[in-house]
Amino acid sequence: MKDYADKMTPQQARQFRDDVLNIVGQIPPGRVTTYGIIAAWAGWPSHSRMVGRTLRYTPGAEQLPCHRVVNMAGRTAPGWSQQRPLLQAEGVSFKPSGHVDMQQHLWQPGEVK
DNA sequence: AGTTTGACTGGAG
DNA sequence: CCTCCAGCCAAAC
Repeated sequence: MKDYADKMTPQQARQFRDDVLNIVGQIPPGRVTTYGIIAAWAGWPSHSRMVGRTLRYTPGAEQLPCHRVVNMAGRTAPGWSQQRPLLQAEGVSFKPSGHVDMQQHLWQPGEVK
């Protein structure tokens, strides 16, 4: 008896991808959110890595504000040096450590503007 | 069908 | 603050 959700069915994977892209598109300028939060909101709490995979390999993600997605530590994506400047241009402040000041800019889906 | 690979996370050193 | 490690899980090899 399967008591845990099986691996995503193709449709669930499709749904997950759509939800992720939809959520990312809603992040307000000057705010950031994390992979884990997005995954949880999409219904798959432990799929943070999948969120990253989606943003990196899905064509069309470039038109979304995916630069507003950082990890829990407030660190920007590896191999993408442009992310920090993009955020700073929107007013996102970085700590001396090079991390985003999450306490000040973290945004969560559904949050009232 | 088994192994490796990450735009992750949380904890340890 | 840094790196390393274990757990994580779909996708790519």
